[in-house]
Amino acid sequence: MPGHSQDRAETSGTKRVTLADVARHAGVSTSTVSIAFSKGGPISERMRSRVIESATQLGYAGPDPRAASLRRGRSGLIGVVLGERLGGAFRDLIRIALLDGIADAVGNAGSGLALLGDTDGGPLNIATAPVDAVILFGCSTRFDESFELVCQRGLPMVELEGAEFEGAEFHEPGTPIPHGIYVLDSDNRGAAKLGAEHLRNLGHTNVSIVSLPLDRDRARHRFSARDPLPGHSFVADERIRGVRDVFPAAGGYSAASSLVEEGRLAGRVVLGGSADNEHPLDRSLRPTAVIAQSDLLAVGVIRAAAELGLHVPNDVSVLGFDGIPLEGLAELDLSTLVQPAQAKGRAAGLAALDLIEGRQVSPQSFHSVLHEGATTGQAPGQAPGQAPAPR
Amino acid sequence: MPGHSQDRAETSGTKRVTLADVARHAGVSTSTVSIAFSKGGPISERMRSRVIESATQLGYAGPDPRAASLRRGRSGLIGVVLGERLGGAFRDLIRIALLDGIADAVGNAGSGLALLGDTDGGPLNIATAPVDAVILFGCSTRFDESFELVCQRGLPMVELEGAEFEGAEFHEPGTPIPHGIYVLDSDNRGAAKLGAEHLRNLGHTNVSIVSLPLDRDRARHRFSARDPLPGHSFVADERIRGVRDVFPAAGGYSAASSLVEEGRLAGRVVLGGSADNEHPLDRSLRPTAVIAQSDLLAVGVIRAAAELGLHVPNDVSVLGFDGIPLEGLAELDLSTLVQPAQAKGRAAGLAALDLIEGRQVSPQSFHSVLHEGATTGQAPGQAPGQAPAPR
DNA sequence: ACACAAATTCGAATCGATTCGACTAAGCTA
DNA sequence: TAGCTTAGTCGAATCGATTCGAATTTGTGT
Repeated sequence: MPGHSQDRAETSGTKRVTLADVARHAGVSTSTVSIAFSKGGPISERMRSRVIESATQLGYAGPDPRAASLRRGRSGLIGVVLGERLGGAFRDLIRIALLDGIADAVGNAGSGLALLGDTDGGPLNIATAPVDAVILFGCSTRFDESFELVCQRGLPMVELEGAEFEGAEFHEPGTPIPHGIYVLDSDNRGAAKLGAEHLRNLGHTNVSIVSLPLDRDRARHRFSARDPLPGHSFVADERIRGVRDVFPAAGGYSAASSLVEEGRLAGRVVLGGSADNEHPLDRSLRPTAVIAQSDLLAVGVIRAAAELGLHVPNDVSVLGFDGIPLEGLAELDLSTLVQPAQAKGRAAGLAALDLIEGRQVSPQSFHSVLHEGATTGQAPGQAPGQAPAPR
Repeated sequence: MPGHSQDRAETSGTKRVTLADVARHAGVSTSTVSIAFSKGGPISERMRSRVIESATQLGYAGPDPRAASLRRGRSGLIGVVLGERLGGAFRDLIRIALLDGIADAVGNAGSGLALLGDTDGGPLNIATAPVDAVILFGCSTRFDESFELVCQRGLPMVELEGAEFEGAEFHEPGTPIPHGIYVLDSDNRGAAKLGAEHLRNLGHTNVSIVSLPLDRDRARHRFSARDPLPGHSFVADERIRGVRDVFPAAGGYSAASSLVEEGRLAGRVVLGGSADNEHPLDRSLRPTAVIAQSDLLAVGVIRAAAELGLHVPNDVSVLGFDGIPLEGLAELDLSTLVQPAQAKGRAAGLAALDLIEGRQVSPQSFHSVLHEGATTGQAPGQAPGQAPAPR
């Protein structure tokens, strides 16, 4: 005799209405009901309305997504791994712009977004989330861990904002790699170079970099052109390379994250000589321009400059990166490298969808444009409009 | 003869490894394998390792979440409905703080978050997302639409930040209502009152309110104490009531959203008389204090004040609401009503989990505290430290 | 060594839909 | 009216796990 009482937890006491119930009520087969609820099935209008009628009578709200996703092998959800705590991850609006783009692409295809990641201490749910693909933000400290998990599950994966993991050197960004993995290409180097050229044209020769975290542990530290690039953050490294394409000797300071306060700290070091300003930098050694690797960092540098009594851009030029709307800083017309964040996010979303469908991902490149704001200007000692004096 | 070739789309050509494959390989039953992979099942260590061994040999990464969620009737995902476009929703960090809290609570319980909502034009996916419960942010313009959908599916629901829908008047916030619906209580009125009292103690008598959108269409408009509250935004209304508990005649201006620019617009109206400043307000009519319903709005009001040549707090005091970290505005020590956003988010997450489990939701109340920053001060014409002169 | 309890493992039903080929009516042509 | 297409409906298999009671093994007391 069958019929184990192995009931699963029911939120309400009443049993759930199923497609089969509707079929019985309407006197048709389950297949017909299923088709009636799926958008484009071959079914007569009369039959469909009859089914819908029964459904509403029974209070059936449509097929159970869980069952549907099992049968179809798709859940319609795409996982986004932010790595950091949400609060931290979204402090910099660039991430939101990216996510917004992803949501746009994915949403228009009828899919949804699942936020994955370890809420510190809690169980990583990458391993058990019902997602069809995963988009990794390349700024996570636990990047390789996540990467590994996704690989194991054999899910398609898109990397956004560069590769920070061990295997990074094995594949060029922009190429569809191992096995359903796609890395978005965004020419960070070219963008940085663009910015550096802008500064050179203004007569600057001594520029300093304030970079995003370079190391796995996000340590703050000075770096010079003699140090090899650590190779942990592809984005940060590329942006440094871009600057060095123009100023081969450029060194700088690596921040611990993309925040104004971090930028301020870094600014004090590169402009003032040390964080506490105890050993002020000799005027002739002080850089006349700073390239920050994010707008938030740039704002911090500007703040540091103000604290050191330096005028921007007369004494020092500051160039940002990202070109995101700085809510609350409307009065500041920051010179920055505007990257098409939303478009990038959208492309990542589309790539994920392509991978899911097994389609070839259409490769795409993104380029930033320079916004000449009010924070960069002629190098001190240069007559405006005049070419840099040869030495 | 069975065996239709009704294969679903496979990302890779190779067939997926299933729990049954592992069972076969290890020479045990599927139940055993299932137990081996579930955390606390009764199983000998020897057997478990044997199963795991087989699994790794076959490259089995653990049970398919889709199948598991069908069987268990749980997907382990909680839906969050932001209503607005992501980019818009997250401009104000208060939302992120809330979401962060939710993610924390939910993540620690091993669940994940799914971002739901209509990415404009795309299909709403509330109806088809495999979620176990839904948390609605009460700031959506399409609130009732979402509400309806969730109700139809019979999902547990938590409302965060007040009720903006038709049925709002039917239930008191904080009470577990109709059917697995829970509205979080956060004493907006009390908080607003607290802020108003602070201003009264400083001698202010003429205060003006800059409110969050009051109407369904988010229209900008003046409102006075004679107008009835529209009743569309519970949060905004309560905060107005709180102010009127102290200043019964307080009127103001309703912004179109919680952004600095909106605050600036509103500030020009309440402080300057009109947005274009064509008919400047008589000095005696001008409010000496403005209570903004969000920090971002407050920043905008301060900016407007500056543009009108008013000094904050000497000419006009400005009080914010939320107490969120204003990235990039570190120099501004805003007086504000700090609400425990993360804790609130966390509570919403926990409530959702409780509802899912059919547990009684433990009701909880939240209270904001006043941060006395540098943007509120003695009313003009009052000697500092002196009680307001009686009239 | 034997009965009995405890600890594991196994079988089988089930969760709720989707889908494909087979089948049944109509609708048309000759 | 027989023969053939076309449209719409139905049956049945299946997606991949979980779970519960029954069956089996292992261990213990006397």
